[in-house]
Amino acid sequence: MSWANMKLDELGDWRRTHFSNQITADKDGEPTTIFGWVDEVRDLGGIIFIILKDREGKVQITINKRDFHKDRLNDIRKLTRESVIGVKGIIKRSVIAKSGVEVIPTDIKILNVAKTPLPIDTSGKISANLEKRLDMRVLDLRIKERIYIFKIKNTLINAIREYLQNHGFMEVFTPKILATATEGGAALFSVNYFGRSAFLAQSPQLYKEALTSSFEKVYEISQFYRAEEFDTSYHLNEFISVDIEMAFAERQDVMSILEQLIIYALEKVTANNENELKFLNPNFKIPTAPFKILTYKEAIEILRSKGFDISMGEDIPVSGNKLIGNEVNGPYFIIDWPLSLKPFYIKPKKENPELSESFDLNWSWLEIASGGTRIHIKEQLIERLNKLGLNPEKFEPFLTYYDYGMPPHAGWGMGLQRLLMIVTNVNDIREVTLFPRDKRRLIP
RNA sequence: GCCCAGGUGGUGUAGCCCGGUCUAACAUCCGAGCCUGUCGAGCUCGGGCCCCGGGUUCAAAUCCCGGCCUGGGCGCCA
Repeated sequence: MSWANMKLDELGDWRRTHFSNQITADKDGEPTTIFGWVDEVRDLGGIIFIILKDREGKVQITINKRDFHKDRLNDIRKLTRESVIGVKGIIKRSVIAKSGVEVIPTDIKILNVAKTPLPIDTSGKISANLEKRLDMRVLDLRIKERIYIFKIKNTLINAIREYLQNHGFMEVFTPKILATATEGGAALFSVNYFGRSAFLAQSPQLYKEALTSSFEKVYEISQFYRAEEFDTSYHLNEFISVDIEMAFAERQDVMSILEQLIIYALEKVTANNENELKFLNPNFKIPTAPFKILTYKEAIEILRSKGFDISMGEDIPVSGNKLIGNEVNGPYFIIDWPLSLKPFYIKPKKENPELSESFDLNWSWLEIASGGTRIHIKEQLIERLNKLGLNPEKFEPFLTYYDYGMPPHAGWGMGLQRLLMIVTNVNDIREVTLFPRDKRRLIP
């Protein structure tokens, strides 16, 4: 309406001096410049309260009618939710304001005006369903709880990098556009690569293994792609994987790194995101080492003893993981999986080649990570490929490397979002993904 | 891909079984107004909805069929 003709203010030389959480009563009398989005305008006639929010929280702006020109006052009164404003003013301790502090403005800039009505409620009173929220994701991300999730995610990623760097791992970036599958198993998205057929990487597997023969200890944090038509709350077609691979190591070495890494990262989260965690998952406890270790055989026995219909050699479905997850508090490893359930590059167990030098890390009902000792002898790899009906010729570019000094190595891959789901206590992986890609969603 | 549940204002729900009293209700929201201490502000007035197509019937938000979309479970997979 009148907003269409309204002249917006320029940012000019205004720059932020405080985030909302830095407006504290002990700064009584200090000048401040703050920016943010209008959460609410409470117009009581002679006095107007604007609740301004930024990524760190909310602060109350208290406007006395006498302090502003009538025209300006009218503009302010009509500010819509989620409009963008800047406020210059004085921080004032207040016994009346609930937070104990408010800002008395000397000047206000209206930088942008949001249309009404909003497509989703951003006040937190009535939560739209996930589908609608994802359609309007950027608006959705102005809701406190959402920001909390991604602040924790940020801490997690940072801490993971820090831990791996401190332990001698080099960060690598492997190609996401490939000529052929790197694992077999999951379906791949095809890409037209200048007329040639190519695929989106499902994992960095073969690359990270190859890189152990020069960098020895490598890691990658990146998005990968699976073309499976998943329809679950814990799968995405584009997901973030944390991968490590390490030369001169076996399963137990990388299991221990995984365990220590998770504890380290979660300690960082509890230290840096105390408020966020308290809000999202008040009962969260950092697990303690060592994590429980079950063999696959033991896991199956537990399930069978509970009347769960499963036989040796079968993969454990989510419903089975739920049962075991209820038994075990916190994360737990399942090791020694049947070789038939694992990909070709996993090393068979010496004592029993029906089993593998593998492990999964589960937490509650979710599979968080999986890994193991890899085969580093070319002939054994080819033998495994053949057994699984995969054509070794397709893997030739990689197999060649095994001719020239591939060290024994081990590693794992972890689903970052799955770990985040557990930490933030959400039940849909899309909640912890900024712009999720699933079977249906390609936008935004 | 299979099974089950559902689609009602911008958002979230009620109504549907047992068709008419639905001119569709409630909250939030949006708009106009009152109020100098609100903080889930309050008050007055106003606004806005039955997924699409077909059928049954005197009559369909309500029953039936098809489609599309969504949620849950399973499968495939990490």
